[in-house]
Amino acid sequence: MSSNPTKPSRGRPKTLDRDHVLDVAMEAYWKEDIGNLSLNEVCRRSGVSKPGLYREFSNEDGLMKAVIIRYQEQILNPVQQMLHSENSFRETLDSLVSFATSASCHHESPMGCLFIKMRESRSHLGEATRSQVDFLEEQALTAFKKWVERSKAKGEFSADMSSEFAATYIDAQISSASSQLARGEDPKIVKKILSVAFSMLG
Amino acid sequence: MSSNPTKPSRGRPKTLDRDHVLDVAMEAYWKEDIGNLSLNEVCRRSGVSKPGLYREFSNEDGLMKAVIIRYQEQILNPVQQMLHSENSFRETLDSLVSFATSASCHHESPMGCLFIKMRESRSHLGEATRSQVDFLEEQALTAFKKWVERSKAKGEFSADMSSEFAATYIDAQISSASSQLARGEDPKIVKKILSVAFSMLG
DNA sequence: CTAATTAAATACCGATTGGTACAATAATGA
DNA sequence: TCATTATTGTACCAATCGGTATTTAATTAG
Repeated sequence: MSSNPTKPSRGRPKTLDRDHVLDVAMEAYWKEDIGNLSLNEVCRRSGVSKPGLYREFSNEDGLMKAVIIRYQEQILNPVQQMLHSENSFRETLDSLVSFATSASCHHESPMGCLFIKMRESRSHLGEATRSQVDFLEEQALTAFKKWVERSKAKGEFSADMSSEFAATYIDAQISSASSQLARGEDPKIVKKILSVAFSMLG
Repeated sequence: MSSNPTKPSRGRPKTLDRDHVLDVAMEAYWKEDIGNLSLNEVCRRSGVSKPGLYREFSNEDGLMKAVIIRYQEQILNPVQQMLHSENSFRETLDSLVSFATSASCHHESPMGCLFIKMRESRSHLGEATRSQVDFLEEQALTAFKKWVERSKAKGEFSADMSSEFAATYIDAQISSASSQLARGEDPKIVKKILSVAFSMLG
C-alpha cells in the first residue's frame, strides 16, 4: 500500500528473502516426512537464521500455513480450474487422473500432493495450518460435488450415486493415488488403478 | 527349550512382563502417530524402566519389530485365513470389506490397520522393522493374487485384469480404507467407498 | 556363608528440538 | 552529527530424544 514503489522504510534494510524460504520449505515438506523436518533444518537449507525465520513467520505453524497457502496458489488452484472446463466429464476426469499421476512440471520425480500429505499428517500440524488444511478439503469436496452435478445435468455422469458421495469417492481415490506415489510406487500402475476405480463413473 | 517347565534360572528373577509391554506398545503405535511415540513414553505407560526395555528388545527397532510380529500373529494371520475359505469370491470379498471397516474386537473405535500404518510411515522404522513390513507386504500381495487365481478358476472373478494387478488393486483399496479410518472418517462411508471400488470385480 | 549370576532402576550422555534474549548493524529523519 | 527505527545473527534456554554406565537387589551353586 505504501512501501511498494520506492523505499520509505526506516531501519536496517531487510535481506531475508521470504519467497526463497517458502520455496525451500515447500519442497522440503513436499518431498520429505513432514513431522521429521525441523525448523532448524529449514533454516540451514534456506540460509536464514532462526530468529529471522521466527520474525517472518512467528513460529513453525506460521511457516507451514504460509507454505500450504503458497501450494494452494501455485498447484491447487490450477487444478480447480480444470474442473470448470467445457470438456466432457470423461475428458476432465482423464485430465485429472493424468495430472495426479504425473510428475509436476518443475520437479523431477512424482511425489504426490503436499495438501494430501498434510491432511495425512494432521497430528504434526499446528492450529493455523490444520484449519487451513480443513478449509482446503472442504473447498475440494465442494468443487468435486459441483463438477459432478454439472456433469449429471449434461447426462455425462451415469453412475447411480449422490453427487455428495461421488465427490467423496473421487477425493478418496485421488488421495490414495497421491499416497502411493509418495511411497514411490510406479506412476503407471497408480494411473491404472485410478482408471479402474473410475471406470464405473462415466 | 530348557526354562519352560520349572525354574532353572540362576540370577535375580525377571519381573518384566514382555507381553504387557508389547500390548501397551502395540496399542500405542496403532492408535497414535508412530513417528511421534517415543521409547520413553512406552516405558512410562508400561511401567518399565528404560534399561529394562533395552535389555528385552535391544533398541527401538527391536521393539517395533516385535510389535509388528505380534500384530501379524494376532490380526493379520486370521485375515489371511479368510482368503482360503470355501466361500465364493463375492462372499469372501464381503467378509474382507466388513473386517477392514469394522472396529477390531477388543478396541473401541476403528482405527485402521497397524501394518498399513507402518508401511505408510516407512521413514520412521528401523532396519529390522522395515524388512519385516516388506516381508508382510509381499506375503499379502501373494495371498491376494492366489485368491484371485483360484476365483478365476472357479469362474467367480469376471473382471478383465491380470491376477497380479487385481492383487495390487485390492491392496490399494484396502490400504486407502485403512488410512481413512485412521483419519477418523465414518466407517459406513468408507465401507461404501470400498463397495463401489470393488463393484466391477466379481 | 560366600561367590557367581542375572535383572533392577537411577542417573547420566550427547544431540536435537522449538523458541528467545540480546547486542551489533545499517538504514533514515532531524 | 546523533537519536530513532528496524533487521541482523550469535549464543543461549529448557525439554526431550535414543541409548548407556553403574550401582544395587535378588536369586542359585558350591
